[in-house]
Amino acid sequence: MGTPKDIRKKQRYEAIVDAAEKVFFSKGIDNASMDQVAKQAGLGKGTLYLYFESKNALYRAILYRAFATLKKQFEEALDEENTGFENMKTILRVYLDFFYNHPHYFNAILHFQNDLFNLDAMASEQQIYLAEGVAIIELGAQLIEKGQQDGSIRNDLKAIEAAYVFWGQTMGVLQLVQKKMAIVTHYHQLEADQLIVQHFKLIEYVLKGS
Amino acid sequence: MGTPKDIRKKQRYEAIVDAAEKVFFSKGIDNASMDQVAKQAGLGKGTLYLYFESKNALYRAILYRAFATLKKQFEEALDEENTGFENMKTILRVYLDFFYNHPHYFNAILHFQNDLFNLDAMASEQQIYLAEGVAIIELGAQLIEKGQQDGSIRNDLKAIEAAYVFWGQTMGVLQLVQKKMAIVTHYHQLEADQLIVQHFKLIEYVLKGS
DNA sequence: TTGAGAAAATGACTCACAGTCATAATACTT
DNA sequence: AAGTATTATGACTGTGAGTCATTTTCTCAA
Repeated sequence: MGTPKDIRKKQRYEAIVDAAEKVFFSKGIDNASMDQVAKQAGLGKGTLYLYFESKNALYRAILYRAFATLKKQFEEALDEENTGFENMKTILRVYLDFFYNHPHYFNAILHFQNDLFNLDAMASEQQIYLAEGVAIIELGAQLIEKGQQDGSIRNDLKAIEAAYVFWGQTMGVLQLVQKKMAIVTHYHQLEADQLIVQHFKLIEYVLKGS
Repeated sequence: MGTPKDIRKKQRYEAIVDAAEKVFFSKGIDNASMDQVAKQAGLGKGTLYLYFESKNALYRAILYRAFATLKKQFEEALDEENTGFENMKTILRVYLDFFYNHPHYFNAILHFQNDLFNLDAMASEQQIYLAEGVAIIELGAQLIEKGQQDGSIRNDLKAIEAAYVFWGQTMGVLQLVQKKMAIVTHYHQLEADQLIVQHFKLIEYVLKGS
């Protein structure tokens, strides 16, 4: 219960995550080793395993930061005064900023999206990052509902369902842009921005309805 | 130049890919080893490396089959007589069938979508699978154009751009369904089909325009 | 048919890395 | 200051990708 001890523990925990971000982000998680993280953190490898049960668990800590950062930016950008539709436009814009300004965090979310590393065998304390992700979806759903009430968004959408669909669609398009733009550009004369803008236009179009 | 020799070579190549599908699909690529593939194929490990330069290269051969299968099913399902819009609906349905009937191939495409393993250092003979993927996008673009000509699809979309966006969106939604449905169902009362149906409805809505 | 040279196949080996654990260092308590 | 608990360590183990010296199989000219 010694608070100072807990503080030291928390600090070391965060320091390890800091080191992991440096290493994973610079070489990619697959090419980065725990030895490198340990060295970066100035610790022995064994120590890492006192704080994280596996390399994936360490990665999940980064994922948590990614979701938390995104959620915070959403919350900061929202304006209660605005219509639901306007706020939806806002979070789309914020999301795009996040994509450009925190590419590594965005990448972490992408990587998570493609993995099944959330076998329900995972202890519940290790699922905090999930709650952050779900909170983002729910935020979107709330905005859609609000927009339906104030008349700025069509009424025939189930809010939570639509929020998931938009999330999935947007992740898909941004994934395409992030990972495959070289191919797209090679085979057709298209720029990343064109695809992104088009996608956002379509979502706005769908939100408004006829 | 000995044709019989080439045939034997091709057969062995395909046999290795068959073995790799069995092993990779049953354990997941990350948990499958080249030794296991070799054993499944009844060959020594070294032999695999005469046919494929790496585990990833072997995986790309599977990816090629995945794209080729999908493309074939698209082509079989299309009906020249129909409007562009009807044919777009058709390929969306075919795609969904593919998702359900060839989950492993679908998964391979997903995995590809999330990886950068297409460093442009890749020899061009190893890029055939890419051409298959691009062909699918172009097929979609053609249908959109046709629909614009016959009036069944709105005119203010750039066909190729829209094809990429729809592809990205659809991959994103299906990825969400395939990888994260357990979470979605846990936090909200939603079924995979609801999300998929909603997504397809939205695409159709967007294609038609106001 | 044979045997020499080419082509294909092999599996023991190397190297890199995740995760473990017996031991060492440090911190806390009285 | 001694004893106990906590935290840290890095040598070690196991696994798997990829290599390569050696062996086996094929080819074809004589």
